[in-house]
Amino acid sequence: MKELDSKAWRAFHKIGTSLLPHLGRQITNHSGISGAEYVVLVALSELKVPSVNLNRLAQGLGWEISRMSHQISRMEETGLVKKSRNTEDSRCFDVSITAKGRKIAESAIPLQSIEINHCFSDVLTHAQMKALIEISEAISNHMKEKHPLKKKVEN
Amino acid sequence: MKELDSKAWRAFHKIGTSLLPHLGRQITNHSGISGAEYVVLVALSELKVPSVNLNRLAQGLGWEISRMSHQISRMEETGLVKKSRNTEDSRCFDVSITAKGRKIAESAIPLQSIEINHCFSDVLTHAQMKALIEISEAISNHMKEKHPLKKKVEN
DNA sequence: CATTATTACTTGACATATCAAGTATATCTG
DNA sequence: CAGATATACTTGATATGTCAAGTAATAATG
Repeated sequence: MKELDSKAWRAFHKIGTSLLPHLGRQITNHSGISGAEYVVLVALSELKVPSVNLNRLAQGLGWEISRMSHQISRMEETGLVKKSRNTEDSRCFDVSITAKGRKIAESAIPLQSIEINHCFSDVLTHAQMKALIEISEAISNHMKEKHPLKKKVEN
Repeated sequence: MKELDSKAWRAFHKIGTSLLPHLGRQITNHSGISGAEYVVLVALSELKVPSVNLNRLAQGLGWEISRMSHQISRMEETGLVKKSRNTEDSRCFDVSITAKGRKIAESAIPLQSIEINHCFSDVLTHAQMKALIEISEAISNHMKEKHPLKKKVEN
């Protein structure tokens, strides 16, 4: 059913280009950091180890490494994160959150949860949220397999 | 269930920041236009009337008007769209697709459908696609009601 | 009908994202 | 172990998005 695909795509696209920016703006309003900074800080604050390498961090968020590199540079300048060369492999950088970054993240996360709740659990049923998670995972897996960001050799 | 919200959000966010850009790149590869240009051309090509005003076009796609203004300016320069002042209300601009724009859209749409199919119908069940449409609509409606782009007077 | 809002859009500065090319280190291969 | 290749990241140019302020036309109000 072509019709359905196209509708699914449009529906998804529309929320992707309206909800995501909206939530980004909320973060800026309540915590003074951008949506991108928020996402990075949350990822870093949840690490079980003190730091991740840049590449892994990028992959974890589905970002291009160049984007992450720029982002981390800016965040290092504003003191939200710290970057240091890996001792074992000196091509790699270990990225970690600073005390300042953690403090901001910790105050931003609960505020942002409220916003997310308004846009998700206030609006979707329990079953719909579960369905969304499954859908997202299916798409994510497909993306990882078929269209990974790391350029493959085109044989 | 906090846990579920957060998972739903992350899942959604992740595909929003990986799938959307991926599909944009595909468009550029197969048709030489950006994802944004594609979306605008599709919207214009589907009009039942010859033109829309800029504001409506922006609202239809959930874009800020300033973004649409910039986008349309660029697309007018490259000859994909045409802009003309509305005769009844000369603050308004009527935007329409050019022959060149339509030609590009018409060749791009089927190619892009194939990509969309790979990312949606190849991966999701019929029921999941229906669920996604419902979820998207629920969120879209909520956004329209509670967080419209047009700035409201505060209080 | 003059004044004040409001609407529709533009503009320019700035932030961010993307792409292609570059650098440095590590690894592989003969 | 020298040269080629791959990896991890950086850099800078360009494209795009966002925000705040501006302009011009219409509508609303006293």
